[in-house]
Amino acid sequence: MANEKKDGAKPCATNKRKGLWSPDEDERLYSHITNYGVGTWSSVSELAGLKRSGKSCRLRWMNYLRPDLRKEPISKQEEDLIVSLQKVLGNSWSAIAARMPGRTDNEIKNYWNSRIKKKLRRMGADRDQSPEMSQTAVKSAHCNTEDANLDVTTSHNNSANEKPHSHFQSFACQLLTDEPNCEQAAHYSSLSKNNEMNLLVEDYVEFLMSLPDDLHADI
DNA sequence: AACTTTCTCAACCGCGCGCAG
DNA sequence: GCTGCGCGCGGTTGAGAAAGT
Repeated sequence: MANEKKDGAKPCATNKRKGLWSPDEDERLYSHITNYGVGTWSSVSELAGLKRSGKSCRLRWMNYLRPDLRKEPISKQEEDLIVSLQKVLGNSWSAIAARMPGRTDNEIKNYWNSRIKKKLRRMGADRDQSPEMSQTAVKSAHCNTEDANLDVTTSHNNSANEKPHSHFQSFACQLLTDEPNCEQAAHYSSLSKNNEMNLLVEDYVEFLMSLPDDLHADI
């Protein structure tokens, strides 16, 4: 892919090769990991006969060679999901990627920085013409992660007796359409490593993915 | 056609965390 | 508690491609 169009790899001062990976290097790394597993990344490079750092090998495997990666472009539905998850989790790209099977943190981060961010900025600039999207831009721009004090866990527990999805529907609606509530978003972010919070997010994602495409278009 | 600007994305860098000794 | 190592993460860079003039 990238190696077909460019190959700037060169050895550096520490005798480690840097830059783009050649097809031969890919083949060596892939066959080593599929045959022997990773072990430690620092040893993979040597055992596979590569002059790369373990870090570089790990990155190449995670972002390009892993067999479970999805190669097709990010869909509109996935883009909506990224936007929603970014509001909940902030720039925790790995956490977002963990909820999007087949996508890597690097891919999502790149997509966010090159497309969505720009889109939101544009929408923000056009807020008079497009109020609903400008709110999204304002949410992203003004969130302050220091000031969160909302008890999300309690809110989640209280929703236990509600109808299935009703809590997540309101959660989604709040995230996607209501007035900005940056404190809440920040608090969600700060709790993202909490198991209960993970369940909440998983359910929300499941709900979001279940929405019909036309509704996604509206969002 | 030639040149410039913008976009895309693979890969690097530096930092922080967890763990073993 | 300190140190070194390995790993994972988010931010950033830079080369090539694509679009615009």
